[in-house]
Amino acid sequence: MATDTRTRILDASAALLARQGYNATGVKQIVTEAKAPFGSVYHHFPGGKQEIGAAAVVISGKLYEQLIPAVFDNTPDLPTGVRWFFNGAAQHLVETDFADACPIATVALETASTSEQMREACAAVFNSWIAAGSEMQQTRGGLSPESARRLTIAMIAALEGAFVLARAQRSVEPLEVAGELVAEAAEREQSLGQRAVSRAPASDETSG
Amino acid sequence: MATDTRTRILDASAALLARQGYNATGVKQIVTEAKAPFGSVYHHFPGGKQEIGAAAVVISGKLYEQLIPAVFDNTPDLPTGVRWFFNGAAQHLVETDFADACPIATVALETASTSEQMREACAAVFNSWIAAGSEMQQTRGGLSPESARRLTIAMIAALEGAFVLARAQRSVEPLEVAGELVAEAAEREQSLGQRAVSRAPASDETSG
DNA sequence: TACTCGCTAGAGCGATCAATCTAGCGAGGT
DNA sequence: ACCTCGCTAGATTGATCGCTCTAGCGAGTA
Repeated sequence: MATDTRTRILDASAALLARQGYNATGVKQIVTEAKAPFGSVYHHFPGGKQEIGAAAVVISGKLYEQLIPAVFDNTPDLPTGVRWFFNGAAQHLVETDFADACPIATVALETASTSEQMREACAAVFNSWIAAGSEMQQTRGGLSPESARRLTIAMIAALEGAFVLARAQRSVEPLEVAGELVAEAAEREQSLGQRAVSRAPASDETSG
Repeated sequence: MATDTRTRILDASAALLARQGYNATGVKQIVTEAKAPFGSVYHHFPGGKQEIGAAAVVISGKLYEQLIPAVFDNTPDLPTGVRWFFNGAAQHLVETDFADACPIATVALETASTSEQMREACAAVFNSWIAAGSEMQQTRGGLSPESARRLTIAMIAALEGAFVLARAQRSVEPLEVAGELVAEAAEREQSLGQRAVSRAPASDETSG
């Protein structure tokens, strides 16, 4: 029934890193939150705090990656999905009193220049999000792989930056503005993609 | 000749907070870097680390705010200015080995939920950037106050988020993609604004 | 010469940090 | 019954944290 010690440590770490960042989260705090014995930490994670952090970041990344299909699979088109995505983020931010935004952004900035292990873990998460978003936009939006990748990167960047502004200002305005910017870009990309598809459903480019 | 102790403390703090964030920067490290006597810290800043951090954030904010006119005043039009801005950020990021991005973003995320004093200082900086960018886009791009504010917020958000991705991935691709997204939005906004201006240079809206 | 006071100077406080250490529990194998 | 070993358990280490404390320097005033 109860999850094992290792899982509890990682779950607690993921939650604490998301809310406090890396440097503000202590190993003692993690084991207290996880109701885990302190001595078990360095048995399961001989690499210490960095190994815990890297593993926790990956777990958070996989969890949040599921939000992409969860939102966009129930959406009429790409731009609407983008708007739902940003609106949902804004709503969650308000509900958590502007505490829960991106689970790894703070950690990514803190550790980008100080821990190669942590930096790589964060980069891997971002890459998985980009891959998942790109595939979604290709299959559901009819975008080319290049367009899908660029629009996904832009969407994630706009979301991350809007989180920074929103948490500092305690306002969802940045999320609304950034979301609309990306949604309008998605409208143009999708109309271009669908036009190309409907014009030449299964042929190479041969028009002049 | 030599700047006074208080100024040296703030300059050193601004540099350290930009590169390491708030929690990773110690007061001892600040006075060492500033070549300042430790005892002077709590004479000049009785509020302790938070007061130093808040003042340093504001100083960094004013310094970086000057980049907006410095770039956009020498640019042919708004979209070109946006591209120069993001390209310059990307170049600086590469030159500093992906260490120097936004001077306050890391601090903003770290302290948003733990120190009201720090959060307000960061929010004030972001607001001053938004005000400066909005005014620039109104005067140079012919945008309405509302459009200028929204485009500025979007630009800052895209830049901040692209920094997060770029530092984690050690790649300027996010800056290129996000910059292009904002530049294209600026193209549409400027063409709309200029069309409106040339159509009705000094009259109220009376068209149907 | 006395006195004030803004500032320098750094020793030292208690608390907390990440990490190491030894000790022992307890299920599975023989 | 006995042993093994994955795991629990927490005391302890040395370093560092933000901060407080007293002492004294040195320019300005009387």
